[in-house]
Amino acid sequence: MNSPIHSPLTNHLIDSLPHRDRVSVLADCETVDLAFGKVISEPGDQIQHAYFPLDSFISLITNLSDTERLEVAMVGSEGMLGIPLILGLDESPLLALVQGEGTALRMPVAVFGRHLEQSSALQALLNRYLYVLMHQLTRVAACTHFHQVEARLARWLLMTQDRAHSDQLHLTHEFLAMMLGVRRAGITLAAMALQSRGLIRYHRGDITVLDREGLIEASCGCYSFDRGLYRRIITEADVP
Amino acid sequence: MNSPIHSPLTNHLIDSLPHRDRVSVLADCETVDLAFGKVISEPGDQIQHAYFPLDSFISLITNLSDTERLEVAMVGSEGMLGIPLILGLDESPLLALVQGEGTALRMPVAVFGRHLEQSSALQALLNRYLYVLMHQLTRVAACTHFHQVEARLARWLLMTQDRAHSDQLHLTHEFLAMMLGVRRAGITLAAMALQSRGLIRYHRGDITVLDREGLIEASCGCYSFDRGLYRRIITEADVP
DNA sequence: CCCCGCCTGTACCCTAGCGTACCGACGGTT
DNA sequence: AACCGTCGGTACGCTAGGGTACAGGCGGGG
Repeated sequence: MNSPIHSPLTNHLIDSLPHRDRVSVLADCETVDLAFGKVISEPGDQIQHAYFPLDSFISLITNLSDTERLEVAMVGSEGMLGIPLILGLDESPLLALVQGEGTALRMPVAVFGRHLEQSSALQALLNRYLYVLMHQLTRVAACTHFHQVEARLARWLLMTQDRAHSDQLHLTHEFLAMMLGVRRAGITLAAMALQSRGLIRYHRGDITVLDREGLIEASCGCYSFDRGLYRRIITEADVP
Repeated sequence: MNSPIHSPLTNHLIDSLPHRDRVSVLADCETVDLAFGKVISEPGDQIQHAYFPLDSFISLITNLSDTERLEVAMVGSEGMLGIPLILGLDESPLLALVQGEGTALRMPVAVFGRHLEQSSALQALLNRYLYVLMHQLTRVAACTHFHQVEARLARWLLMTQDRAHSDQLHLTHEFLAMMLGVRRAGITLAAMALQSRGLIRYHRGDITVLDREGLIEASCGCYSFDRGLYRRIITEADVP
């Protein structure tokens, strides 16, 4: 059913570590399956594990009230879940919801803390990741405010496609509406517009990305911004 | 002209350090005057100093385009400017604009880095501050999206009042419009609504807060949320 | 004392998106 | 084969806020 573009089953952060540190980290990770819809943590929860998604991915969602929800970040194989741990805190500020089922590596908080102390490479890398996330958060605030639903939807689909490592996604309009903080009917219109332009095809919760380049054009610049930022700060980093 | 509520001329972060560390940090700080409107750094700039505002305060602004600007954070005596430095990076992601003139302590990047290495208390404290900021950023994204201009304006005035240590503020509608990412005319309406309820008084750029409690009620919960978060994570922290 | 520039009030039409609701259609289950 | 729950298309009135433009008033500088 899935048509993986490339699903290397690695986590890019861990993969970027120097050999010695990577081996050490991997030795203390366990692999877990994350089922779609699973809530890994809720606001205020004590964080139990640091997660490094492989082919799963996770949405981070603010929940001001029942009607005021907004996805503010997405974590896939390019990232890590459990940012506060990098800062020495173990309180989850956001709702972490598994949005793409699959596997992830994880590590208990205490073990993670030890690795963080012992590996300056890990620390430097995660600091950089944190910087990227912060910068992206500021961008999300502005993007959500200024850009239209159709462009935001396009952006969101692209982000999801990257993390799903597939051009087939399973997403109802209802779900998308929650992520973007808009009406379900608003998604329907935006999705129809994208479909009529031949950029996507969808049918009862199955969305297929047909024209990636076109989607990028239909999206606001924020998608490209995010990617560029990640590449510049993480991928091209000369981590010692 | 100013009617300071209490302007202790200290920075709360530095003030929270253990005696030994505080003395050490203060010894390496210089005091500078920040003039209203001064741009301390622009996106992409290399950061030169870490700033700890005393009675000045600074707006952090995203600048997607000429028409798409939004203030995403505010730094006064409760905080620090130069977050990336905490993460070992020296790139400024945002426009830092002096919004309330006054004084600040500052320290060159290299010196700051040394202190950060040497003082685990400083590191822990700034990590906590960073956590607060991140959490607030997620809140800003949702608040900006869901809440109305009037409530957001009320929130913004309260935040400014706190950092100005005064109930008299100097702000044109034009400026407020830029901060909140809305039309100038939108601010005029919202401000008139607040004034007609007796919460503020304003006249050609001079805004006086008359009823703080009332303003809090008129604002969205986000103001109280921010304060509570700061208190919980920073003020009540048992930093070693 | 006058002028001019800045700040604000206001007005007009326009659009995006909200809230809500209803209905049809698809498809898995029994 | 019938059923029913899920998903998506559509519609209607409504509101917040955008874009723009103009006019009036305050107040500092000449």
